[in-house]
Amino acid sequence: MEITAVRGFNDVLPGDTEVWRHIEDNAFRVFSSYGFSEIKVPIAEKTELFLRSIGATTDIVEKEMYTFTDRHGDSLTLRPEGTAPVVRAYIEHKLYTNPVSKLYYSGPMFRYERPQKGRYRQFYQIGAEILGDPSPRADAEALQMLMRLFEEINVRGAELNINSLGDAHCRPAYKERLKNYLSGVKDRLCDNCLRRIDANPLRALDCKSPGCIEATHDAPSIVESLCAPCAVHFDKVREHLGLSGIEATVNPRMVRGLDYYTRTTFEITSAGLGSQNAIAAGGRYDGLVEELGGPATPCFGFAIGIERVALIIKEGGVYRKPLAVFIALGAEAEKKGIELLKAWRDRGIRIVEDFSDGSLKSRMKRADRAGARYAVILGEDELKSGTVTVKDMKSAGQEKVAWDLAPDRIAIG
RNA sequence: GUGGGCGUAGCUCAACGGUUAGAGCACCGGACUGUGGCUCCGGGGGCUGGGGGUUCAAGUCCCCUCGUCCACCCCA
Repeated sequence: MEITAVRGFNDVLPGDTEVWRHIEDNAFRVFSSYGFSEIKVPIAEKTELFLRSIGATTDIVEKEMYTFTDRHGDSLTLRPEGTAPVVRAYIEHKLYTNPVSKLYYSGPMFRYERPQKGRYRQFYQIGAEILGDPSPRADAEALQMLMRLFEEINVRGAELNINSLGDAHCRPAYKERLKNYLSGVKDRLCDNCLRRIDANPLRALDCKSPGCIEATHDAPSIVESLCAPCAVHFDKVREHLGLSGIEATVNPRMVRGLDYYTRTTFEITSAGLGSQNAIAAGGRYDGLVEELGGPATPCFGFAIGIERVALIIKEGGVYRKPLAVFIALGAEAEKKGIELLKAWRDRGIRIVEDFSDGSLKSRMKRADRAGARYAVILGEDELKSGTVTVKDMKSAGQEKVAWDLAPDRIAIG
């Protein structure tokens, strides 16, 4: 049996890599314009980091982590998400001595799940984190930045859903109220939600089972149970989104899968992706830095799923410089070609040489199949006159061009 | 972890249990000795995912296994 890639770990091939590059380049450019800097963090961390940040009873920690013991006996985990490593680095390098840190990253994450459309075991996220800014305006601006990115790379039909999960003051009380409510409608809940009543009651609001949707219809709403500071914060976020011209739907039933979120949470979905329709999500995590041993630091962050965005914008097409194929006829032309190609590439021309030695006909055919916009031929005639024949494969017109003028001719798409 | 669909050429797919498993596209060559796309002709390509079973005979039926896709769970 030939060796194949690991289940859920995919190759990204030419054709797709251009789309990925396009997404990343634009994200970096847009984030940079909002004052973000790149940070690179390892893909493996001590397991404890994720246990303490994501939450010990979340699905991610309970059944989705790639955890292993290294040769030294330490328990390591391939990062299932990017925020915890960034926060760890933030504390470790005492970046909190800056008033505010705006960081972005891009790279693979790992979760042991059954693969399906838009969901893989190794998947890529572009994330951004604002550390040290408590302002609701930071939340709104980050969302504005994200929507701007999606607009610029032609992600159509992106819908923003927002919610507030409250904070350490108001969430526990709300949880209790919700527990009581759920206990009262026990007989109508699915098995899963029955377990959730104690473990994670908020999740029941998110359940897709018809019975649960029905049963939780009149459940107490989190946004109506926020304490005054949280309510003010949420109002400000919405106000500033409005001022930015961004439409957001308040969805009090939207719950996140990570424990560290406080106050604002959001999710951006796009139709046409099947059931894995979230293309970006995130929120505020005001308690995490302190939880991990740093000073109290309010933060806001999000992550974008690159595969999912790529699935959406794929058909758009991405610009590439026109390709030229160089065909040398005879030994002398081949020698001269080395010098010419070097000079042309110095000037940024995208050109490849056809090293085959078939008939010119077959080599022209190869150039065409390679997707060449131009065929550049150097034969005996051209060698004598110091020219090359540049044939435009689209219009079929051709002309002899002096060697040093060829790049100008070829550069025109 | 649960459920369902699908595994035949590089790709998309045919083949009633019955000759040597085919087609289109792609690839290579020729018709056309320095000019691609269109057309025509020819060529290379397959342990029919793997293993076991039923049968005179299995790509086809049965069992197991692996892979893959979609959905659930959950999430980017």
